[in-house]
Amino acid sequence: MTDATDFFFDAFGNRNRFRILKSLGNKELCAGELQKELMIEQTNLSHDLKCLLNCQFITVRKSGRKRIYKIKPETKELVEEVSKHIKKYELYLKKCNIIKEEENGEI
Amino acid sequence: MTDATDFFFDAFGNRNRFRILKSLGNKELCAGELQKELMIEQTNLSHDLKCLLNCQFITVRKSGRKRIYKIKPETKELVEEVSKHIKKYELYLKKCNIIKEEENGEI
DNA sequence: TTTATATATGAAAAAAATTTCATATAATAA
DNA sequence: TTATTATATGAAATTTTTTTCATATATAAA
Repeated sequence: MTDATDFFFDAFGNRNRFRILKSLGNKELCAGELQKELMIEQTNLSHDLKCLLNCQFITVRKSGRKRIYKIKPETKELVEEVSKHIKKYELYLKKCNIIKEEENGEI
Repeated sequence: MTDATDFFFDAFGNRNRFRILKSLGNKELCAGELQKELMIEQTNLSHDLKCLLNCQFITVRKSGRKRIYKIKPETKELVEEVSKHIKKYELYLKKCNIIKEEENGEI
């Protein structure tokens, strides 16, 4: 059973794609700029951007040989809500020792 | 690099856990009731609940041999925001043919 | 019209998440 | 006590997602 919820989380619920959305919150950026800013490998970034585009979180336009990405206003709002929540609950979230417990150092 | 964002999405960004949070939006429920309502297999549900608990999205209390789960008000708000967004963009999201393209029937 | 730059694509490899399964525990009832 | 119900745990199997890699395309510059 696949519904919109799955697509939403597939696109949205990922660290790098969320970072991309946050970066695009302030300003339009082309792929190369995102790459430098976020230190994501070129092909990964390209895959992530495609995913975000397909789920309509962002839009693109061409300019010379660059492709300039822009976040949609609705996406921006949602990203801000979620960011606020994460910030507020940071300490609790970091205490989660179920998932990624080794990395979190709490066995 | 693991930060609060990862923990947030690990717990929140999953279909079944999101369904659990939605069910708990209306009323407190024990594990058995959630199981019936959502048709999630017992051990899976238990793992999911543990994950949600650890990331502080929900709370539990004991009552006899049952464990009654309750969503936190802040989580509820966020779930509502996200639900609204998913509903609004449902058609776009369903058109996403990058992820899960076979299941979506659009090759 | 070749070369360089910016970005995209697709398949295979690797990593991570989810599911399954066998079993454990805790509380109540018989 | 022993049995039963409700739920949790941990490890192995499976599935899904992410990353890597090799290559393609499109635009502009030389």
